[in-house]
Amino acid sequence: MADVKHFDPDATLDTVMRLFWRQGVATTGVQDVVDATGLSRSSLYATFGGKQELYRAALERYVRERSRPLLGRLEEDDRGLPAVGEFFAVLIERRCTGEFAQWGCMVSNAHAGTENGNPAVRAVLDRQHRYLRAALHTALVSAQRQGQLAEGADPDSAADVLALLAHGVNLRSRAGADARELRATVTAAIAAFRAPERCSDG
Amino acid sequence: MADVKHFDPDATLDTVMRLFWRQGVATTGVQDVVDATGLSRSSLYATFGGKQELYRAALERYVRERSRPLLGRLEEDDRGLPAVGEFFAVLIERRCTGEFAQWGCMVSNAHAGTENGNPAVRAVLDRQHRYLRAALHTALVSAQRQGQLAEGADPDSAADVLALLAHGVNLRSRAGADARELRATVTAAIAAFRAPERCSDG
DNA sequence: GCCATCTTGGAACGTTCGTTTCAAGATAAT
DNA sequence: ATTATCTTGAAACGAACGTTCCAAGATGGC
Repeated sequence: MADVKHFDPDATLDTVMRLFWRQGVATTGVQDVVDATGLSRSSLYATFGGKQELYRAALERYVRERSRPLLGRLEEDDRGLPAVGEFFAVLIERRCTGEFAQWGCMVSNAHAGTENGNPAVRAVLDRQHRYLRAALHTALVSAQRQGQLAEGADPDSAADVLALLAHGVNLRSRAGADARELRATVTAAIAAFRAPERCSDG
Repeated sequence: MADVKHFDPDATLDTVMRLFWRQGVATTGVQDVVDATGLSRSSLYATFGGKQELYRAALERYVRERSRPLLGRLEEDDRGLPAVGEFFAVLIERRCTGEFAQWGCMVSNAHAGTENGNPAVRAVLDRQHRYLRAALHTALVSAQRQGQLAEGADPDSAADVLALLAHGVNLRSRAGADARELRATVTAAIAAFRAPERCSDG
């Protein structure tokens, strides 16, 4: 009956996601998208709608493909504080080295731009922040159950603190912050919630 | 000999600063600046140069007029942890209520945009981050001297942690985060570095 | 009052913006 | 093979972009 698309929308959306992630939505033109994907404007608009909807789709793909898997690993790692430590270690590695070095986090970046004025976008940001807190909370409850947490520390507050800290890591990494400094900082933050060592022969 | 400017460059720069602070540089056109200041393009370009230089001047004004005074107060407050607590309390108040509610921090915002690609801008960001850490460090050394800090905590690491936390507060506040939640979070963060209470009769 | 000098308003520059339109091309069911 | 339907490339849209230019206006030293 009808023609089918001559391209893979999923692969295209991945390309677009990287474009918006690195450059931001305001400084990325539709022409940039055309150049990067090799598609025509017609196909782009027919498939995704306008630029704003394209950005939203790209942001949601970022959350689904980049953020959630990392948080899922954290949630399912029941070692307690070591799980939190590894989460931040992987985060910093990704933010500071390799293909995505100094790109920051697409979600954190969206907080600072005007794109957060869009209710649909802000909803994604809020949802993702809640999920980040929840994953940290799960790991911290694990930590508490294993006696790793200091007496005064409660998993709820600690999760809130570490969630904000993650945003800080994302921001500073985009401006080229040193990975070792960031690692030392998050290590200190985690240590602040750690129970004092028991005597090994106690 | 010659004509003088028919406007106050300083007041103008303040208006421009607010424009870039709220909307970001990428989504603010020269026409917006013209409308907000009431100046003509000629005067604008003759006084400040192009848009990029205007942004840099506005950013530097923000740092000088908005950030530094707050950090200066922190540096000179020698009460220790209460000084840190008040710093964050004022920060959150400014970020969440009044004229500048949900504007975030112009410096934090600049981290996430493409403006941080400009070396001059990035230098401002790095310098400001160092100053933020230094001010927190000073207050934390005060705290340690007064025995407010936990045994394991050192002022250097704690300052790094709280500096990143401040970025997190700035980001989340721009997306409309609840002030009480933010207050509770920073309170918990500060508490994590606090020494356990001594018995009052000890 | 004159004049050199700077400022100002406004028009205009060419470019890029996001979006729309449409004829030509491709597809799959008949 | 025909046909209805969707996709695609390319051109074009008006609006907005950052920047430049210049005549007209304003200023202060002489």
